Parts: sequence; C-alpha cells; structure tokens
Amino acid sequence: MDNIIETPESNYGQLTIAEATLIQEKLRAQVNLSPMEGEIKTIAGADISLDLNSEIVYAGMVVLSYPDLNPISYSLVQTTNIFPYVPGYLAFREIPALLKVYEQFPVKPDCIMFDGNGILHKRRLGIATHFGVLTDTVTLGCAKKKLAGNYADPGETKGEYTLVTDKGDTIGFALRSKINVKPVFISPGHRMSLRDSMDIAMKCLRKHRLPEPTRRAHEFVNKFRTGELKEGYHKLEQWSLF
DNA sequence: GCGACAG
DNA sequence: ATCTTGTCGC
Repeated sequence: MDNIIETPESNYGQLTIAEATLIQEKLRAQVNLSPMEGEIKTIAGADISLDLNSEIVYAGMVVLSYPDLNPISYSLVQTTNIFPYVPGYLAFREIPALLKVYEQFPVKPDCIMFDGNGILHKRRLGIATHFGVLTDTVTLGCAKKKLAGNYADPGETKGEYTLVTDKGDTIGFALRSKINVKPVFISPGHRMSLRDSMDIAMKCLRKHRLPEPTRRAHEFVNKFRTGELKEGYHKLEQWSLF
C-alpha cells in the first residue's frame, strides 16, 4: 500500500480514483505553508504537451534566472501517458513524467511554478502541492481556470487580485495578470505561504497573461512536441536570444 | 436532475 | 490538453 506512494512513476497508472483520493489525503498532512526561507535566484516553469490522438506525453521544465526571468536551462522527457485526465487528479497524469524531467537537472531550481494549482484544490492537493511534498521542493501553482472555491472578479488593472476561499479557508488568489484578460489563479504549493505565492507570481509577470515560468515551459514543451527541441538536459548560453 | 469541472 | 480563422492592439 505504502509503496504506491513511494513509486508514482510505476504505479500511478494503475490507480483508481478512490486510491488516488486516499493518497491525496495522506500527502495533505505533509504540506508546509510557512513563509519561504532563503532567497530565490532561479525559478522553473513546468508543463506538458500532448498529441491529438496519441499516448505520448512531452514533459518539460525551463529554469529562469530570478528576478531577471531569462531562460538558463531546460529539461525535456518523452513518456507514455497512462492516467486519464480527471478534474482534481491532474497530478497523477503529469507528475510521473515531471519527476523524470526534474531528475535530469544537475542543479535544481530554487522554486517551481506549475501549470495548475497548489492548495487551490478541493482537498488542498493540486499538482504543485503534490509535487512539492513528493520531492520536498518549493512550489506554487498558476492555473488558467478556477478549479475550486469562490471569488469576486478582481479589478481591471494589471496586478489587482481577490481572494479565493473555500469553506472558510483562503486557498489562493484570482490575479489580473494583464489588462483586458481573464484572471489567473495563484496558490502556494509547498514550503511557501499564500503571501509568498502572490509575491512571486507578481514578480514573474511581463507582457503576457501567463507568468514567465509557465509561459516559457509551455513554449518549450510545444517546440519539443513539434521536433524543434530534443529530449534531455540542455544548458542555454547567457547570451542566448531566448 | 442540474451545474462545476486545473490540463 | 489540442485543432482553427480572423481580428484587435502594442
């Protein structure tokens, strides 16, 4: 039973929703939302890309300098998908591949931003939180749509935000990341506070709706799927025009 | 039964 | 998630 939790890459594909729920409830007790310690010098964005009708998963992470936000390295891994997409269980679909992606980094990033939620989740265990607890890393989530909770629409100015609450708990923020766009949903994953997640997300905003880490991860992973980038760990030169 | 529903 | 055409704005 416990080995299911220890080896997600080999067992998540066989899980039932009931078993997955038990794992989330067990991991929940290990989540750390205390203020982040230490300075962030690098932040990674994580994402996956899929083919239309294929089992292939193209997963990747891009490490950016912080607060400059320039890509300095990236890791790409191709795997076969096993777990289906079920709202609330995204982690079981993407984490096996992302663990392999993470393992390829000779030097780990100080923080990782996921394309999905942290504690902004019915059981407070979105993909960012799940990955953080599993690997004991500092993580946060940035989703493009609301998964759980309630919120009021934030003001139209870039940087305005409102709280997302659920059953009396504040579980994240609806952030207007750019003028005239729908808000994105920010929440801490692991080893950082709600305030930390907002501070970091805000500092990662540039000209686009999505913060640079996840925007870059999405970009790189798509280039990987279309063949423009190759699998493996790659270090970018400082003068690279990325 | 009717909505809600990360990617 | 992915597929698509046009359109608006910097």
